[in-house]
Amino acid sequence: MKYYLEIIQPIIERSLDRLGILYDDLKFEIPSNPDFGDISTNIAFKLSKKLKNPPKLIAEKIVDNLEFDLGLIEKAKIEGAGFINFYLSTEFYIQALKKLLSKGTNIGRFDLGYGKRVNVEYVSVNPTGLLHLGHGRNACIGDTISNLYEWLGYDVTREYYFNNAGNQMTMLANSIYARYMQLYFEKDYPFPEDGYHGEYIIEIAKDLYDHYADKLKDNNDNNLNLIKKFGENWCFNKIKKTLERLRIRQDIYFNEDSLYTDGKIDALLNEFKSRQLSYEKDGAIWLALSQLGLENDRVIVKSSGEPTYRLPDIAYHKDKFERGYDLIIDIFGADHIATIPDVLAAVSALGYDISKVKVLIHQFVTLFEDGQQVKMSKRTGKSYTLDDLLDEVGPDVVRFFLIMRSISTHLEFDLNLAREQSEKNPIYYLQYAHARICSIFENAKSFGIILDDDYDLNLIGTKYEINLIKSLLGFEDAILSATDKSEPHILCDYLKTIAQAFHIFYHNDRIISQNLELAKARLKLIEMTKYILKNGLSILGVSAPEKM
RNA sequence: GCGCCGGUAGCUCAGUUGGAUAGAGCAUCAGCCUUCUAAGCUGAGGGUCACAGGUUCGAAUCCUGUCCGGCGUGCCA
Repeated sequence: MKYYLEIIQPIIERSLDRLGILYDDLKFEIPSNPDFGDISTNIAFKLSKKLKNPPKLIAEKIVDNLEFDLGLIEKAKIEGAGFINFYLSTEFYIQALKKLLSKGTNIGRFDLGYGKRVNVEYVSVNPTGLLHLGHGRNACIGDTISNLYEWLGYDVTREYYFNNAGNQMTMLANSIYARYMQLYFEKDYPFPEDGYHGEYIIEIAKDLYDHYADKLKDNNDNNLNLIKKFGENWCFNKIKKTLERLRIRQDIYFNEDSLYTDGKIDALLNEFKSRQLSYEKDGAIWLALSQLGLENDRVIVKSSGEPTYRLPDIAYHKDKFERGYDLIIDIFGADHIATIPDVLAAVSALGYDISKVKVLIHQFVTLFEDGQQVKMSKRTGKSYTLDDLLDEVGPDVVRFFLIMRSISTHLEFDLNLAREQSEKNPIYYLQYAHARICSIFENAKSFGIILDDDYDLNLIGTKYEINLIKSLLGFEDAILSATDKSEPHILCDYLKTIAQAFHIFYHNDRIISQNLELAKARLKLIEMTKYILKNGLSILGVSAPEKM
């Protein structure tokens, strides 16, 4: 858009100034229908009420006062009830392509972060099980958001928050112990009622036996603690391996327990108390959220003396603020939504600027196979894990599928489509465009065409070439918009349009031909296309193969 | 009950700071390989944008109400 705006906006503004018209919401858009020109403004509609004139009349006045360079703009025309549509010349697009080319392989990189620090927290699965598709969605969204901020020039910290204490870990230990007993000593040993039924527990029990044989047979605290630690490590190793396969590596693994050992929980409790934000009732400590505009007060320390999850959540966010981040992004699944207002209200009451916190909630993933829903729960036993999926379709397909829908929509994962190694699978459309371009460069080399600084872009001008340039010009907007709206799928959609523009151009205009000068100009065009595809895919964490 | 997210083509989904004839992929039907990768290209059919009101030059988009689906609403995390 900026390539258009830097040309068009001043022209309209000058005309309005000359007419003495005051305006405040001058906006432009690229019409979806190319018959309505290359760029358009609805300013005449906006001014209609204020000036008490029909839009068409205002548009006519504005157009009469336009002064522009006929080299870049062919014409300005009033269409519809008062849209002002600009039709741009080939020259405009060649100039714009030159600007893109000057950025080279850095296309899509920005300098907007000025070293500002962003913390993105994602995955954050407790080490009690394996990752399933919902976690995968969280992971891919978090990683892509992190990539986007990195490309904008921010200093990004990728963080994983976990809790390796409490009931759930005890239950993990008990579950493993029960399987261990059942497998090797006592077939009918009772399995805990709320235990983890997943098949992986059996695997852990087997590994446990390999390490300790019958040494852990006695049901005592010592042994169960050992089993707990063993189970935690086992799960964490698996989780990290799965993430690695997804090309995800996080910088900080933040253990909730450290908040206790570092005294941060106690300090927070004292702070609440001294600010009179907490009180005791029924033997528990309550946080007075109703004083902060929320509906209900909540317990932060149970009468048993144990904290509820809210307390460490608040302490954790406070800690992130104290580490000095300019932006704190949390990626949560829809099931976490309830705690967010509490945490934000509490942190805000402690004096932190919660406009620095961005909470992204993504909806769930359902897995479909042959039109049937596949269960993924770790409680019910049989489950389809993220690892299973990676085994079947590989990281590119997984990452793309989990990112290609808006985060606020329910994601239906079609296993049959993902398995499809054909044109039906949308990811191949993008990768194929990239591979095709690489192959053309190989051919150019064998034809002895050397791509140096001696080329003439003025040879470009077919409608397919222009159309491709138009899509190329949208790359930076797509990145900015995806980041701004926290919607990585915008980038997926964009890359599809650019791959399409390329495929159509490829089909209609031959690149390598007898006309060497033309070939060189076209190679420059597809070189830019290649950089954009590659950079775009790289932000999505998807590979850009040179051959397919 | 209340809160959040969603309801758009047969299916999966874009499009919501209000714009012109509501788009894509898949599926269906019909075409294009002696020339740079056919994992590609071209064309056709397919819609009461859940429903009902309202706001205005103009509504899939904003407001109100209703219906349907998911998630949440703990001294669980």
